[in-house]
Amino acid sequence: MRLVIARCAVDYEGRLSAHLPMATRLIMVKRDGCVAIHADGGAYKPLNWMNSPNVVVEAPGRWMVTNPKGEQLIITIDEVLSDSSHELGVDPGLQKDGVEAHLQELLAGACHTLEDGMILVRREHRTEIGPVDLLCRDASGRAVAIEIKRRGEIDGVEQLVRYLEFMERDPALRPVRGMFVAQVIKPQAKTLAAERGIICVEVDYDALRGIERAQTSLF
Amino acid sequence: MRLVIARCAVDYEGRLSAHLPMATRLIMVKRDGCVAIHADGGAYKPLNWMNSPNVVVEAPGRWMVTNPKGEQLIITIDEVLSDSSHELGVDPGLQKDGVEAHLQELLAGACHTLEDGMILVRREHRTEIGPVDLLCRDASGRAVAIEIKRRGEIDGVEQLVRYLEFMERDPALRPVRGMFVAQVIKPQAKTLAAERGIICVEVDYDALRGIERAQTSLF
DNA sequence: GTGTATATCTCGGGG
DNA sequence: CCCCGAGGTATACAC
Repeated sequence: MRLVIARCAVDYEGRLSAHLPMATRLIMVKRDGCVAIHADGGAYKPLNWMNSPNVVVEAPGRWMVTNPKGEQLIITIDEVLSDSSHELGVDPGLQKDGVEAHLQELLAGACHTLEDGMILVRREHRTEIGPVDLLCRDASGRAVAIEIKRRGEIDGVEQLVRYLEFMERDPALRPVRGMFVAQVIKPQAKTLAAERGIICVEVDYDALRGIERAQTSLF
Repeated sequence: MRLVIARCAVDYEGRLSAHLPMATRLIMVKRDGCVAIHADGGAYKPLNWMNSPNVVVEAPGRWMVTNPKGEQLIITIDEVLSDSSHELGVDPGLQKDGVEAHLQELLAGACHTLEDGMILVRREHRTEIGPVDLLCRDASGRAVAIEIKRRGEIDGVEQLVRYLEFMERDPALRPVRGMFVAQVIKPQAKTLAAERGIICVEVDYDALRGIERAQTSLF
């Protein structure tokens, strides 16, 4: 990784046009070629950047970064205050826990906790308009479309409504019930769900992990 | 701005749990206190971070960063390879051009290009639920609500559907047609739009700018 | 402050 | 490769 502190002006031409007047900034160049220009504030987002794949052409006082889509980043350098390179090696990467994917995984293996007698048909059931998280059958054999969110907000309910609308056309599924599952569901979302006949279920992530652990330990 | 190259492990506990095993990385600390841990690849997004406002407590071999929401970032440092600080000053900031606002401006002045005989009534027409980008009348005098996006995706169609629902209640407007305009419209969005009786129009930004230039040069 | 709409979103997965 | 959905989305702006 190369770190350059320099007085520079930057122009980006691509999906939009953006211009940075001359000032002192950090220019970060990573091994994959991506370039980011950082100011001394404003969260982690750089002021300007160009992701890889790209080509960096470095002339005195002027860097030109271009990518295959024809986007261009031009850095005009007035003065270099510091220029250092560091060997970082390959990063082992981030381990995440607690995201929606894991919640879906847990619920796929324990959908009876959502409702007595519920049985999983498949995950990521495809409709014309996108994939439903879980397709199940309830105790009476009726199809249930389940949308899972970490946080239950109104757009999640709208998403499920769309899926239901298209699934209702499938004679093999019709009639389809809807179920909206999240760790926390906002009042707004509950109201809309109730209006659309969709059942809301709030689940406890840690409790579900407990169930998983208990089930695993049986074998 | 402080730049530290160090062998470190990082743990984040907050909206999720995330762990970074020990490896060599860049730790960037900006003047507003925000901390970002970068690997030598992977676009501009850091592996882990904590935005301001936060509090950084630095002990030997262990940094603890906490924010008012109770989220916590713990950096365990094995070895510091480089540690430098730089005075950058306040950044004059980024100037942007070419976003959705400009597209709306161009189309407001050339809505006949969307459909023959279309006339602008007003921009940002207020409904109970938010402003519609353009309100027009078609050749037959019927009201047309137009939603403009740079990229036409499904939530843009949903947005327009909501507006139409409320506009239909206004006797002075009813019945209202819907038109969804973007440079590119995704298949999913087209499907939903068709379902809702909304017309999709894809427009060429550069061609529109050409029309604007031609019109301007007449005066 | 809360909610809404945008973003050069970024990032990952699946066809 | 594009399409699609999630994100510790972040960020700006309206109310």
